[in-house]
Amino acid sequence: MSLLFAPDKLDSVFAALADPTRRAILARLARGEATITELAKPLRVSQPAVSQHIKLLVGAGMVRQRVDGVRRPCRLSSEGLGAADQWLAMLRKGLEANYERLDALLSAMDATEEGTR
Amino acid sequence: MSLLFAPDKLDSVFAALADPTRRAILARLARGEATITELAKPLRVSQPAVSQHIKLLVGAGMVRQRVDGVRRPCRLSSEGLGAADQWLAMLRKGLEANYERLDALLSAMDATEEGTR
DNA sequence: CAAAGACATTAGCTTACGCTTATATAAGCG
DNA sequence: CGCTTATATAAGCGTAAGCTAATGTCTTTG
Repeated sequence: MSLLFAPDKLDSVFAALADPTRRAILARLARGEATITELAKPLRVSQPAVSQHIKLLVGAGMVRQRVDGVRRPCRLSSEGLGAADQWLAMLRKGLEANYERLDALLSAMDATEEGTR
Repeated sequence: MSLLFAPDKLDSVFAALADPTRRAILARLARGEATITELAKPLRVSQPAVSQHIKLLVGAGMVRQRVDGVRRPCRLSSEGLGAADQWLAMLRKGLEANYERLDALLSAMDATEEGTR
């Protein structure tokens, strides 16, 4: 059973980030625009593999491509990153709230101890 | 060919985040500790599935489990989140740098235009 | 001690992923 | 117009993901 439409965008963003080759591509693009061939050169995977990765990254909103003659220079896009950041912020908030709850619990236990002393 | 040892920790963190069921689990845990059974109840997947997801999340450093009799209450862990945050911060930095480079380029073009006017 | 409850583990299945090779398309160049 | 370069697309393959059903292992409880 697979979602036929609108597979949550977060799926594609995090899935895109889960692959080391794609992270290498993104890290390279963080240093500036690059074409498919330029990206493929240091990567030890074939050019078609890079094309496929880029297609996926574009779909996830993490990369944009423009047309320059025969080349398709790629650059980072903030869209996917923003989605990831936002969701992770929610997690972080929960994490902090859990710490607060723990503090509250410990305080309550101290209070009880005080009472039973 | 698969990495035999030390599959980059980021792989496991982002892969963990890529699955909607696991994100649902994490979102639930953001609201506080929960046992396997409690997690499974609203999820429409079987208990073994949840156990497997939790195992993976623990492996990725996103969840911690403690032992309480027969139960294994889970809570969020900051380790995995920290790793993800750190890497994404790098990306964001690159994104901003790209904007600056773009600004610089546009300025240079303006200057050239000035010169050729 | 027996029964029930919470969880882990195993096996098997289906589907998606990542890669390569082979081939197509399309722009730039002599 | 042929030739080369840059990229896309397609087919095929091996592996891993995610799930379920079945079963095992401990605790707790009556």
